Amino acid sequence: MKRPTIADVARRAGVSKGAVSYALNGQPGVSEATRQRILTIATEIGFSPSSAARALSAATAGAVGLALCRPARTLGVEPFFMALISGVEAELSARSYALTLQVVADHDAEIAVYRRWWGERRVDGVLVCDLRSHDRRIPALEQIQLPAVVIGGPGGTGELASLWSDDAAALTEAVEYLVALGHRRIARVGGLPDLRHTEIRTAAFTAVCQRLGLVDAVTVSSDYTGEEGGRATRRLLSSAQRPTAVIYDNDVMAIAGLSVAQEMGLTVPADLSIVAWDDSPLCRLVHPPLTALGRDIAAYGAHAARQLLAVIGGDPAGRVQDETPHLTPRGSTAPPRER
Amino acid sequence: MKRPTIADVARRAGVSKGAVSYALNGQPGVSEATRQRILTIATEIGFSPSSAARALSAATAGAVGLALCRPARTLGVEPFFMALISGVEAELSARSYALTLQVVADHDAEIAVYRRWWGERRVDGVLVCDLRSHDRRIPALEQIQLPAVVIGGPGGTGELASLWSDDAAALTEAVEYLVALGHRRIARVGGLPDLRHTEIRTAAFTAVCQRLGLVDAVTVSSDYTGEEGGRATRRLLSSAQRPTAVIYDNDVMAIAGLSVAQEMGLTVPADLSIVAWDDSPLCRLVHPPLTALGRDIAAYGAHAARQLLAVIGGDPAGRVQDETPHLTPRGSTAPPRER
DNA sequence: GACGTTGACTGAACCGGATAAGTTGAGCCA
DNA sequence: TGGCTCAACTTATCCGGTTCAGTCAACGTC
Repeated sequence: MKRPTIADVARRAGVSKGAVSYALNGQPGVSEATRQRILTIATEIGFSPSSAARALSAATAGAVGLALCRPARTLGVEPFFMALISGVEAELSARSYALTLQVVADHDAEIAVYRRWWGERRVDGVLVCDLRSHDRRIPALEQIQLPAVVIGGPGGTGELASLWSDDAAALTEAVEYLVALGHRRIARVGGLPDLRHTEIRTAAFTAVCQRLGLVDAVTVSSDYTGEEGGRATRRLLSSAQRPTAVIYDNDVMAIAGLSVAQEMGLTVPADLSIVAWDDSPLCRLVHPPLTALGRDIAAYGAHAARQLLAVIGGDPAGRVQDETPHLTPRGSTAPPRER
Repeated sequence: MKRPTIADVARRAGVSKGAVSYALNGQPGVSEATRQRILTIATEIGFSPSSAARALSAATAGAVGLALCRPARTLGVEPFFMALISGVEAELSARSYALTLQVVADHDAEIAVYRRWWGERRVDGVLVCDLRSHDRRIPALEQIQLPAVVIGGPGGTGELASLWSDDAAALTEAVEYLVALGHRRIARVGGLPDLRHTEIRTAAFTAVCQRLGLVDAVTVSSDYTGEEGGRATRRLLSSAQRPTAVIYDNDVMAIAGLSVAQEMGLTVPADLSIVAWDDSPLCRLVHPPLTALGRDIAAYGAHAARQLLAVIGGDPAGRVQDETPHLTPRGSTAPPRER
């Protein structure tokens, strides 16, 4: 089946290609009657303009890129990315932009992809995830001048636009809540230590624990996988002065931690309180349901997409703050049992 | 920063655009010496051909589309899609194809997206997920003649290429295993009933139970969410003749089922054996770890991508069978306790 | 030495849109 | 009635590749 082109529409309408182009793009230069006639014909024969031809002459790709740099194994398990993607996508498709996805092995590969996308004019801009402490991608993107929005921060995003949420405030709220319940020995199982937001959360945890006089406050580094989260929990719960509450940097590790606790004969929340980060449906899946620090991740993605389209449109790169994650108390937190 | 075009390379090399094109694409028509010189210059100035220009003249987009038609809420939670995507992506990027993703609300919207992609020449082909019983997308795709590979079946895929796995055999294996352990009352919590593979599994379940003389075998329909999976489990376990084993159509429902069982005071696996479908890391997260019917989903995705590229390349549409899911026994299954 | 052959390359057309620049014809006014 | 303006188009050019039809020099051949 032959795909209709603008010339087909023009022929049927008895006008030139130019007139059709003006009509379809709402430009002046055609009478209202002709415009309507052209629009009708276009719909009739199912014409949609070739994205390639349009990209070639308009010098815009009509697409946005997202490179995911995590091993497939953690990528799949965390609901975070899929939620983010669906939010991004909702915003983009509402504005007729496509989303181009690529999974990369490391930052070098990711930078190479950005360079290629830029050279091929395949995307008009990119969303950058999982900001690291001294992230090589930032100067690279600045150098190739590819419009970008960094999802992460604050700080470390150079001259690029960024969208961040106040993880420090959220973590502080969680610790204060646990202390209010009576907890004094609180531990934290953190995510990958070189991620910027892990750094921020760790600093906030240390600060609030110091302020509240919690001396045993300890952060154990992990990698977001259930295996590591479980191992870290086992180590924490085996120590002489075991914590009465643990905060996990994601939902998957929190669930693994819950299982380890139950396996070791501890009752949650009586013997151990658990707080998860990233309030996904997984948290409501287990028994007891997990108290969690959550936010609307799809909205976060949509917000980032909106911001990126603005940057592509020529707006100055801003550092925008998204909603702060909030605590949803559920069955996994309670005052510690007297000992 | 100005992006280099083929004309820039040509000027530097002192040849025509045509010569550069021949050199870069490995076509005859240039001497080996000139080819090398051109290649060197191209790398030097960081030239990559504009995907739009190439698409326009070669009439190929260099991209493959994937439309996801599930509510964001189940999309995120199930590890299945992300694993599938990363497998697809690995195969595609190895062959320099891009993946274009779109989240759609329903099949009408999905068909509209296919039409648009086709009209815009934005993709060279598509992967179709979540095959339904009488799937409107199949005739629609046949009509617009967009190269496609349907992930699902067997059956119901019309003239389109498809990739399927023998879910019936896998389910039969699971039931036989449970019966061998001594179970006689086995229930199943199925996924969305109008999905083709749910239908296939339900038929297989009924057949094997009948063959083995299990009279109480019952399938409860669900929707893959933890909420529904938990509710279904609660109903099953509250019945007078409660089952001693339950097979779940995905990992998320199985975990929810496990929690419900524990909440109701039942011990897994002594009082209740649990088998999950889709062996993701989630299954090893909980305690006891779940016995699961699993397979390499990323490999499945890669296989589908490979097949789609072949179809795009002009190969006849075939119906290819992928690996059959296999049972991995873990702590959630055991002989039923004597009562 | 006239003639075909071949390799190495050039020039120009083409893909399907966007758009600047030119061309009508109608309407208005002096 | 000639000159002017403006709306409503058409024509031509461009975007950056691919590709087909030439061109031309070098070579071999009878």
